[in-house]
Order: sequence, then C-alpha cells, then structure tokens
Amino acid sequence: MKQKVTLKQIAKELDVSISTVSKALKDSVEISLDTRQKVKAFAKLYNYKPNNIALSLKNRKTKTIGVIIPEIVHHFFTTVIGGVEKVANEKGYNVIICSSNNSFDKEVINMEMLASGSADGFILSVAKETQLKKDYHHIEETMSQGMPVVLFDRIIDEVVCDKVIIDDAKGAQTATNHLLTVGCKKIAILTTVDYISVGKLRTNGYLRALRAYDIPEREEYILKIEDIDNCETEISEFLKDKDIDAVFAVNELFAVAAIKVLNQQGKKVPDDIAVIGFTDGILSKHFIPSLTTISQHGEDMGIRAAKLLIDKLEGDDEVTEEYRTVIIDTSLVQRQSTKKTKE
Amino acid sequence: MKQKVTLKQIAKELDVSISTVSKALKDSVEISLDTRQKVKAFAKLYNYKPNNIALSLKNRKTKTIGVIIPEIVHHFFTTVIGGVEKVANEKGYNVIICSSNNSFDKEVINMEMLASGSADGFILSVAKETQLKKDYHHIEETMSQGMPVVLFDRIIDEVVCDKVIIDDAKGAQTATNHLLTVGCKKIAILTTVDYISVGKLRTNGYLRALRAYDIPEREEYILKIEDIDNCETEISEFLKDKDIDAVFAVNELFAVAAIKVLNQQGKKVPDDIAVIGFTDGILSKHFIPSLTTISQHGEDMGIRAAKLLIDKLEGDDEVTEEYRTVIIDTSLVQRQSTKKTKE
DNA sequence: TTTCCACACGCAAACGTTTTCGTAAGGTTC
DNA sequence: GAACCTTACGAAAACGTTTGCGTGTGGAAA
Repeated sequence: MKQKVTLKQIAKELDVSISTVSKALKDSVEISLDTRQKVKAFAKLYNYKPNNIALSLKNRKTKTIGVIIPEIVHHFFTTVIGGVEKVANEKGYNVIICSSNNSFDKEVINMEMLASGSADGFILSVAKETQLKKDYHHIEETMSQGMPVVLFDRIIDEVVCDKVIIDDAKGAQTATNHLLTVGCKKIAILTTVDYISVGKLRTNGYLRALRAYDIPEREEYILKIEDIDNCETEISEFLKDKDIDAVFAVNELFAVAAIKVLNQQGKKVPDDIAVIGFTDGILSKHFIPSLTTISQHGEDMGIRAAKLLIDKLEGDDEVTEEYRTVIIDTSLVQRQSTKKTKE
Repeated sequence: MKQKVTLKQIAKELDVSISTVSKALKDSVEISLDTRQKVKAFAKLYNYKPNNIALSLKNRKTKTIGVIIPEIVHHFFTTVIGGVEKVANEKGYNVIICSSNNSFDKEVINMEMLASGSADGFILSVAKETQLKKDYHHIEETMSQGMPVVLFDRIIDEVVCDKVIIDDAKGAQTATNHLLTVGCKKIAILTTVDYISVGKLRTNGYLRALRAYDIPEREEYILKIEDIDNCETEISEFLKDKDIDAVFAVNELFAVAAIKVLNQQGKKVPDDIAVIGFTDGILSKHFIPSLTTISQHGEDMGIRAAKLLIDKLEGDDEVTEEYRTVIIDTSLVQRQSTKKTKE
C-alpha cells in the first residue's frame, strides 16, 4: 500500500463499477445494503479518503482560502492568522499562508500562484513595497476572475473590496488622550515614514488629539523612522536633551527602544517620562515596565476577515455585490509605562 | 470575464482544438508559427494561467508541502516557517501551514486533510497532546501512503523518518556551563513537565553539566512547570528565599518571569543572580536586561527540513529509503543577564 | 404467458490539463 | 500519376471524482 487507494482500485478489487463504489460510500439507496456494507468495509480497511484535488477540479472550488501577509515572523499577523484559522476550520475551509516578505514581486507571485487554482479567495495585507509602488493590478485581476479578496490592516483605498481595519487615527487619538489625561503636555511621537498607511493615520490621530486639547503641533516632536532595524540610534539622537514628558510610539519596537534610550539618558519610565505603544504583543506584556498600549485585537480581525470572505464565497452569487468595511474597535490596555505617579 | 479562462475557451474562440492551444502555448514545433503567435496573443490578452488543480490531478503531485506546527503565534515556529518558505519558493513549491493548537485531534484532522491531495509531503512538529498520548497512527499512515514526513524540534523517537533537531541536552549543557564559568555554583532550573521531550532533554543537559563539575544535583533546585500561563506565581513560590546564584530557564518566558520575580524579591539580575534562557526570540533581544540565551537557529532548521523533504520528494523513487537526522548546532548568545560582574 | 415495475447497478460526461498517436492536406520525387 | 514525406493539426486517454440516466434482471400482477 505505497499508494493512495482510489475508487477505481476498490471497484476493481470488488468487481463492481466505480460509480457503485462511489454511491455505496455515500449510502445511496440505489445500492443494495449488502454491496454497501462490503464496499464500506473494504474502504475502511484500505483507509480510503476521497482525493481533494479531484474534488476541487470537479466542483470548481478548493475550499481553501489564501492568506498573504507581509511578514510571517510578526506577532500581530500571526494572531490574525489564528483568527482566520479558527473560523475557516469551523466552516470546513483550509488555510494556506504565504508571506510576501514586504516584496511587491513576491506578493504578485504568491497571489498568482494561489489564484490559479489553489484558493477560492484571499485575505491580504499588502507589502510595504506595494504601498509604495501603488501597483494593484494583481489584486484587481484576481477579483476580476471571480475570486473575492478581503484586505486587512494595511489596506488600499483605491481597491474596492471588503476590508477589515482598525481605526488607526482613533486609536492613536485614544493613546494620546491617555497621555494627556495623566497630565502629560509635551508629547513626542515616534512614527514611520508616510507611505506606510497605518503610520500616517496614527500620526494624524496624534495631531488630532493635540488639537482637541489646544496644544500646538511641534515639528521637533515628530520623528519619522525609516529603518526599523536601526531605530535605536535614531531615537537616541532625537530624544537627546529634548524637553518632553511623554512618548507615543506607533509600534511596540519603537516603544521599547525609546525606553531603553531614555534609561540610558538617565530618565525613568514612567516616573520621568510616560511611554505608550501601539499593538499589544509579547513585548508589551512582558517588558519592564510593562507597556500601556493600544490593542488591535488581531484575532478578531482575522475572524471578521474570514467571515466576510466565506460569506462572499458562499453567497448567492451576484447578490453579494456590495462591499463592506469592518472597523474593529481598538482598546486601551493600561499598564505600567504610563502610570500616573502623582494623583 | 468573471471566470478564469481555460484552454477550451481559447480553443473555441480561435476555432482550433484544445491540444493545439496547449501545444502552441508551449511553443511546440508541431504548431505553425502563425498559429502559435495567434494563440499566445490571445492567451496573454485574456490573462490565461494554467489551472494548478488540473495539473496536480494529472501529474499526481501538488508541488505543495504541508507544515503543521503546534502554535502559530510563536516566534520560534514562525522563524522555522520562514526557513521552509525560503527554500520551498526557490524550488517552486508552495507552503501550506496549519496549526494543531497543541491538540491531537486537530493535528490528525489537519494531516488527513492535507494528505488527501493537498500536499506532497509534510514538515511537522507534534502537538503536546500527541506526545502525551503517544498515538502516531496518523503519521505512520501518511508515510505508508507514500508521502514523506520530516519531523522537527518536537520529534518522536518511535517514528522512523527524517528529522531535524537541535541537541537540546547539549544546548542546555552549554547554558549551564556558561553559568558555571562566570562563577555561579548554585544553579536552579525552571523546566517543563517531563512529557515535553525538549524540556526533559534540557533538564538532562543541565544535570550533565553539573555532574561534569562535580556539583551534586539537588531536587529543590528543579522546578517543573505545567501551566505556562500562570508560571509566575509558581516561580515566585519556588524562588522565595532560595539560596541560589543563577537560574537556567528552558524557554524565554520562564526566564523573563524569573527576572520579574527576582526583581520583586529585591534581587538584581545579573548582579545578584544570573539568568540564562533558551530560544533567541523577541523578548530575549529586547528585554532589560537583555537575555543571554541559547539560539536554536529556527530558520536554519526550516531550511534543512525543507531540503530533506524536497530531496525525498524528488529523489529517484525507491533509492531514498534511508532516513537522516540532522542536528542543528545551537549557539550561546551572550547578553546582559549573565554579565560577569567581578573579573 | 405477457406486461410492468422495482431494484441494483453500469455508462458516460464533466472538471482542465498534457501528451501520444493518428491523419488529412499538400508537396516532392521518380 | 503513383508513392512517399512533411507539415499542421485533432482525437482521445488519463488523473479521481460525482451524478443523471439508461438498462438488464427478476418477480409480481393481470
């Protein structure tokens, strides 16, 4: 038994036709009870499992959803995948995951690969390069071939499809507000370069919060970081001798780097300076001090995205022409890095 | 064009046969130059892509490798996946990832699902439950159906197949040795319950190192933790007033928890007590103090595992009856948590 | 004895490819 | 003009399923 057993083999062995075997396995009344039992016994014995590939070909659907993310080694994205898997498995779908590694080309290749038969639909967060390049032909193309696409987190406004996002600006505003309410007035922000959509949105939220409190926006309080791998030196430079009482970092890593730098510069968090992050990952939870942050609820995003996709996949064909954008609520997770010290 | 275009459609449109179209697209000399160009132009226009499912069915292989891991939201496993993806993509393979969530049942279901046509072979790290249950029928079964399996990290000795592991005992010995060489003598270990293979092996390595230094093993220096989520209270209890000068934790989280607990108990790391971890993840790198640890080189493991699998997949059939076990070297990553304080 | 009807099963098409082989049309050779 | 060879293409099988429909067999009804 070095090969998978097929209907044909069973049929031959039992000296009946393939259709008889197929029907017998499905308990069709067309087949006599006797034959049914014989076939089933034989099938169990040889551990018969219908070939998914053949079924996919016949049914013209794969029961598989493709997920393409910019990075696989990334806590937030893996939580999203967790959510997707959860509902996918519930509904009998398989999940196939590819990472674009933030490369446009790899995103296109992966998408075309999956689109040519491997997946029925997509859940996608676009690569940095794609956002920079503004080339979305691969997405449009897959959609025009009848495969639904759900964009999440790093979405594209120009593409019309289902989307799952958080309100980045609002989240950032909440974060900034929190700093303001614990008494901070001079708040710096560590953000990304503008073409990263979420970075820009978070910066906007920060500015909005300041405005609401009538605090003038100050250019020298804003640092846009390009190279995340060497952010520490950049941050050190930026923070040196700066007269601030709080830092809002648009992601975990910036927050942690900031705290390290501040420590080196002899300042204590949260006593001298409060720090708030974005994204509730491993670091936020376990760092000392633990980080106050904005949770994006990645798993929920995955769940919603998967639901949207499956709805479209199983929807009554042309009825599902409307596209929905789901906004997941963020929430403030209060921890030590912004502890109110004086009450 | 709400549907994927097929050879048949092109053939009909151009009033030639399906075979002609197929051959023309492959530049067969059988077809006149004129027809070839016409067909190709048409195919490009309609964005024709051969249907993978049909190809898989015909070729009896999917060019897909299935990866099943216990947890998807886990830094080490994602680095392994990264490695797998790297070589898979190079060799024209697709990667499909499922998580078992440490559940035996889900592992079986995922495996059977992928085995029935979706993948040509497997890269697998078994679930905790599977290790506990010692039921490996699903793995044996897949192998007996001609699909190669490569086990990694959490392997199973009883199953005969290719394996990629680190020498956990040796790594633990290295870790313990490091503590000894920086002058520690009373070394506690935070490990897992015994049925987790890697935990047990690491404990063995720890004991081996002690023996080599003629240090008696002391029962009260060993803590076996069952519930990782509430490890902190357990560790706190264990460490209270204990006369030790070092802690070896078999994973990142235990190490971090230990440091927190120690801080609460008024002890400084590394000044009063040294702490060493295992696995070089995000926390180890960014925690304060940064953690000295043993790197498992997850990406390398993934690369080796994928290579082993693809070799078997593309090997000259029956020649590849031998099974190999690749041992990836661990390495000591020296950081602050074990800094030598007196020289 | 003839007619009819369940019953139990097989045939064949379809999904989209690739590939082997067969063959018509036209040209070349003697 | 017959025999033969290219050239250019088509038919069909195969991969493993599912399923609508056709059909042979036997027994019951008339």
